[in-house]
Amino acid sequence: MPKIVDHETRREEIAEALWRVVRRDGIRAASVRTIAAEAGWSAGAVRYYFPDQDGLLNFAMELVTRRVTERIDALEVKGSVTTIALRYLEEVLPLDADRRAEFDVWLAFIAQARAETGVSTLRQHVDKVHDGLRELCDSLLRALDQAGVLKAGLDLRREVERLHALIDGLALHGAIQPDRTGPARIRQLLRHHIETLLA
Amino acid sequence: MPKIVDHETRREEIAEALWRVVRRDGIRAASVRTIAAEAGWSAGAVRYYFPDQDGLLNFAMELVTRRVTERIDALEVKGSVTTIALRYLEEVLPLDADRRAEFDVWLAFIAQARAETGVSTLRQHVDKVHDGLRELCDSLLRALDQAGVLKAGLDLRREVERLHALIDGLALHGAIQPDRTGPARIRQLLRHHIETLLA
DNA sequence: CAGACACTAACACAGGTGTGCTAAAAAGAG
DNA sequence: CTCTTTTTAGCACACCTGTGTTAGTGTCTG
Repeated sequence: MPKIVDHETRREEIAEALWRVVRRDGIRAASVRTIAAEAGWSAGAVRYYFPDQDGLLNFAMELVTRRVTERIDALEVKGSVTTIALRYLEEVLPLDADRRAEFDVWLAFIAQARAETGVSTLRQHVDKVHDGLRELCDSLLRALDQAGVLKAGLDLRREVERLHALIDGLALHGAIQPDRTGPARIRQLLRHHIETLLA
Repeated sequence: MPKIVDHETRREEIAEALWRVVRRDGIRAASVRTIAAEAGWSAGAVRYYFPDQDGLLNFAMELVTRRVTERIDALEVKGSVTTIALRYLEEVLPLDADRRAEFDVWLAFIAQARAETGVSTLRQHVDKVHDGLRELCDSLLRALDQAGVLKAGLDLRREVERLHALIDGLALHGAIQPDRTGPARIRQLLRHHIETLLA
């Protein structure tokens, strides 16, 4: 009988409007009304899908990471272990306009999450994602190790953390100075780092 | 004749109150009134030293980097070139509560600066600081090179950027997961990275 | 003390904030 | 078409926002 709308889709549309607002004017400007205007709906419409603002913020944040995760899960790379590893890691880095936007928003969320003391949903989520990326680094290095292409005598745990830090640093630099630290340069630096780990 | 107050000192006190608010409740909560309350003064007093909010924000941001710069300039390290290099780089990393607080606030400013389109003061400042840190990495690696302790055949430009990215990545990780990525671990990872560059 | 400065208190303004509520419009299956 | 369910627009509320302004009180120094 009733009009059926996919709630999930609507929520994602609204969350993406939130992204645009955050990216254009900062998280301080992300009010229910500005987001509604950005999405092209009334404020009431937004509040139909998100009763309160915190829910919206959390959802929008989780959507960022969901998008990244989906891209990674959908990856089917052929080639050497090294090629595969690089390809996976590139998916996390701001190598095109979309991913740069993602990272900008993600950065804003991290900063906001830092502020919320105690058991904050935002904070827990940042933690989870952070762990997730480390696990990705871990499994990739492990794959390289099992393929026998790694240098002998490497402290793998340490290399995982070093790689992880480098990834996040590169992403940050790609966001701060996209001109200097462009996609090509990022790729180059990442590849070079991996190569220093190879035998 | 008059009561003389060092304006600079007062402005710094207020800026530090801004830091605490940003760190505790996020940049969204950093209003003139909340900052005044945090500083223990009336809103009028704050506005006596900062006619508008943007000025306060900019000043507070520049104060963060000024503190870091002052610490670095004041450094007098003895020891090997390597020791000196490590010691300098550590000054930028969130290795104690104070520096962790600094970095949290700095992160919030970076995220905010990302949003401000066009010629934003915040953005210019982030750029400047970013360049400054790269130059520090550059001069430290150059010093190592001239001391002849570096591996032969290194692409110095590349290594500067890699080190720079690693530094920022480590700082980020120290902020996100201070338990896992504590001071000792950060130092260890940094030292290890430098060691991979040595002959 | 005198006088220049530091600061407070209080108000005003126009506008934005999250949230709660209500009346109406839309929409599709029977 | 009808009727039930969604979906929407819009108003209301109390409060916070940055920025002005004004008048008055402290407070220290020469």
